[in-house]
Amino acid sequence: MSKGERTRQMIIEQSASLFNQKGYAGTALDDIMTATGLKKGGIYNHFSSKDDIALSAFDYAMERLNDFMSEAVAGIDSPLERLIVFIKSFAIYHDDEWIDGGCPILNTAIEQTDNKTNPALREKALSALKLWQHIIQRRLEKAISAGEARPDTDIQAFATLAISSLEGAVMLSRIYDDYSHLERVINHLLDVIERDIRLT
Amino acid sequence: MSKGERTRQMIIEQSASLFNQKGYAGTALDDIMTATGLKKGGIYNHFSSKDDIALSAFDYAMERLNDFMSEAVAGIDSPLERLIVFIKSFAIYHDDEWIDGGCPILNTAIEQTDNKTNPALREKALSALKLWQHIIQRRLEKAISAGEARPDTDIQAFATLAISSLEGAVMLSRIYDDYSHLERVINHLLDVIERDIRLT
DNA sequence: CCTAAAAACGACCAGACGGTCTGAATAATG
DNA sequence: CATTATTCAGACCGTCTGGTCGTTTTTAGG
Repeated sequence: MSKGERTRQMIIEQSASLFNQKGYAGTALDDIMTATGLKKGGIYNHFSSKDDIALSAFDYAMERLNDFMSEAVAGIDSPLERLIVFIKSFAIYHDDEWIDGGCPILNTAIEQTDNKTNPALREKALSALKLWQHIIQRRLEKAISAGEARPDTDIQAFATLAISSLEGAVMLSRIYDDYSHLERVINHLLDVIERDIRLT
Repeated sequence: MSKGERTRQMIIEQSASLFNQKGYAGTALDDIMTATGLKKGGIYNHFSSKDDIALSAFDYAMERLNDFMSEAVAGIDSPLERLIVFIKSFAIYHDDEWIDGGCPILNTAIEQTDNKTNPALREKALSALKLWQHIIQRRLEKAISAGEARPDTDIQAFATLAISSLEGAVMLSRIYDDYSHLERVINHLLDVIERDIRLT
């Protein structure tokens, strides 16, 4: 990795943290300059605009999140078990807080619901949510095929419930500064799986 | 209501909508000027700062939300029924969208998790969430006392689940522009009440 | 209709904003 | 070690930011 590539990566990492804590509108180039120790020239040598940085930073955050989730379920064969670990990982992930400011998807989605400000970022957040919905649904489908889950499981409903409640719980936990909210929601989701979904 | 009071109220209403759509940092005084048709002098005659406007706007949004919820449960005696209507009201409330941009509590909480930017707003969002938690828990307690709900109901867990999933679902519904997400979550919560909470 | 008070205007301010660009420092290459 | 390409500094720009204030307009009461 060349010098330039390393600085670029460093800018992305620092910016990702800043954007996630203070939001896109709330983060000034000055903040990024301070965090990176670079001046404007140094930053704009790697990016064309603040937008450009934000987009790359979001991609980086997603990549990192996906890596974390993939690692968590690595080596697990059972689809239902993979789903369970996926849900549980939420707590660990936000406890680890390698990135401050809660879930980047939620934060971005909320700030960019007004599609006029930054449509590209909004689109990215939407794609990320769709991906998750897709992952959960696919695992449930596989679980049904494998005979682990009830065939009449309402796949869409569970995916929506899981994402909604997990994201909402992250918000609650962060503003309360009390992660028991997230734990309670995770426990409920696991209960739902055991009671309504798992085929025994 | 005097002219001044009417203008002040108008500023609050317009600003509440703007802040909820574009966020605190994302809304400029210029936006408020355009929306109200006033110039700076006219606005600053009623408020001392942008912060001041935001605080009043949030209070207004909460007042309006609480009024809506109170009206929805008016005349209902059964505590459990009140809880059910409260949850159902979420869908109607966000369908009505008298205010654009989703739930003001969620939006504010997310933007102000970084407690350095605007602690007062953050505090207001936290209080609003605590109030909701309190309302749900109190209704469950009363339902238990009235013999409508199981005495072993985990009150805290349900309150957390309800707020988390409802807020999360509002976010999902808005970014997807598809309110079936919110409906699915509401249905799930009603299911939980019927299956795990109601005493038959 | 007159007048005092309230309300609104709009010019003005200092500083912060995102972004550009030239020249210097540094790194990679032969 | 010399040359060239990359990387970065930092001054600079126009615009937008939240906020002030003296002046004018509008309102309301007698």
